[in-house]
Amino acid sequence: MSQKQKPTEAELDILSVLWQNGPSTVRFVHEKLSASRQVGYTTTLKQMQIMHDRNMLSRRKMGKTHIYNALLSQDETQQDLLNKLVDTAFEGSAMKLVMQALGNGQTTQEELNEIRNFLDALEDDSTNK
Amino acid sequence: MSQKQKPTEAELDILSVLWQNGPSTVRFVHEKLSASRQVGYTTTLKQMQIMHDRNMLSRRKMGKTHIYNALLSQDETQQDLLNKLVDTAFEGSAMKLVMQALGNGQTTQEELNEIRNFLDALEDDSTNK
DNA sequence: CCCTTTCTACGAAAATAATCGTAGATAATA
DNA sequence: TATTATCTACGATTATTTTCGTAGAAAGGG
Repeated sequence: MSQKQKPTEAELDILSVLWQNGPSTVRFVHEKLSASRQVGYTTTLKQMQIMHDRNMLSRRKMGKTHIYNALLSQDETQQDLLNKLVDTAFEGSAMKLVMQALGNGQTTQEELNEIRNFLDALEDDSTNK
Repeated sequence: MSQKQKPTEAELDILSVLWQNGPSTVRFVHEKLSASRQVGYTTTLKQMQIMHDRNMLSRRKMGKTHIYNALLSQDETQQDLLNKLVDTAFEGSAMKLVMQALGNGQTTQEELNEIRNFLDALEDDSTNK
């Protein structure tokens, strides 16, 4: 089953940094966030403290600083967000979403091939079932 | 270019109904929403009035009731939401998102074939460019 | 007509999310 | 050790989103 917690916008930004970089300090996360938008250090700190309270992040102390890590799995969170998006914006059709995602020309030839292989694997599965 | 407006959760639900059913009354939308969650009629009404104020919905009067319609294009809204999701949850890779979307087994054989054709068309495009 | 139902408009409260200043503790370093 | 830098904790404010009650206008019977 999926997670109950639905990260907000700002929370997802933070999770994203942690997923990509692993356990990190507030300072590090804050610097990553600052790259894309204007935000105060204590804002990031507070946000991460709240997420810790809500069991979205774990933390351990190293000297005087904390090292935070994501407790929400990236996979499940992705799936939740995808499902919701498919339901509300794509009328329940994953196919429509996929086509739109591929249609904007940002995907490389190599990636398209990978998807093709993936489709092959999927079809094998379903015939052997 | 994309739209500035980022629909909220509740707004997206309403847009979704309008995209799928075309121009509708508050009553109709409200009944659709009620199917999935508990919400008061005036809540839906207010929400749609606000969306009208923000130019997300048009409306025309028929007798004493209003018929609302979506002003945000489904395509562009989809693309915005997708892009954001790809960026934050899928590390910028549409391919990862696609695989996750297809991997949950909800997609039919027929749809998978459509995607394959779609991939073919995409590759033709890129070689002829 | 009068009663009932169905709308809209309005206002405002409740709930949630996001922001940041200040103060005090801890560590680094001059 | 005195000074400076860095962190945490806390409290509170602001902004945004969501919710709904109330009142009055419009429509449709009976």
